[in-house]
Amino acid sequence: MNKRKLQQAGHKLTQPRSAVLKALERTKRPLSAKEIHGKAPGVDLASIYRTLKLLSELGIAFEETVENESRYYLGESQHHHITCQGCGKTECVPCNHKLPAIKQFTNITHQLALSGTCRRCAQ
Amino acid sequence: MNKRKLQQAGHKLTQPRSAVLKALERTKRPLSAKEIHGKAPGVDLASIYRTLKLLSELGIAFEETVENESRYYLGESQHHHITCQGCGKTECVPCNHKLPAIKQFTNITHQLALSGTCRRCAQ
DNA sequence: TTTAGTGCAAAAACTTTGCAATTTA
DNA sequence: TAAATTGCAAAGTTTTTGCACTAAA
Repeated sequence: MNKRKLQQAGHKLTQPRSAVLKALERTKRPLSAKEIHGKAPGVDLASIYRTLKLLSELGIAFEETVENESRYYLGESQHHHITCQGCGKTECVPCNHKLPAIKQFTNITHQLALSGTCRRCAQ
Repeated sequence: MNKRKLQQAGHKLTQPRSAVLKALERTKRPLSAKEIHGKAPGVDLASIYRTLKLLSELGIAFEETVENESRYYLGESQHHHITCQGCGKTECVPCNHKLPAIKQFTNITHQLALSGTCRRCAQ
């Protein structure tokens, strides 16, 4: 449970943090800070940014960037999303691709941004 | 030649555009708009943004996003870069990974952001 | 000469920060 | 109650836009 993870890491479970988690748990596509703000009434946008940063650091949420905007999603493990350029529809993509071997670096993290045209928009 | 590509696509080869191309041709790591601005004296930042957008649309430059900032690089074909979290050093990574198969989308483009720790910083 | 492109200045959009007040544990 | 966290307001960054002027073809 994500709330428990927060507390086990020594952080307080506050109302704003609960609201952000709830918003992320109820969606199946990554949300921007602004979108979460819309779904968490009464919570300040600054607190949302602070919470998202914390959740990312704890590995509870993952971040992806689309058009100079960060979006966040929860997950046991990292996965990706593809966004339709036409209608904005998003779909999950498993993170089963093979990364190229990189010799000189350790501790590698990655972020994959995918976009394309969905069937409906392709017509 | 990139200048020729611009003209063949019906665009004028202006001094600001030449300066942006020159900056990108002389670097081996992706540059942000601000960095290009520093390397293109007398060119307005707005023109740099407009030029980068144009070059991307024409497939002359590619864009990658690192920490909510877009960086651009030239290339015959898309490739990627890994950035050291410690010192910021960047290295090219070939785009030879296998993307997961995505059925419902066509015309797929992708952007891979990699970061890690280089040997020197790992010590 | 004509139209595309530029510089300038202003604004838009996203994100961060300082600090007093509040809330959690 | 003490320390972490919040809201508010202000500011920092990156990127975009309108418009009169300039320069490429």
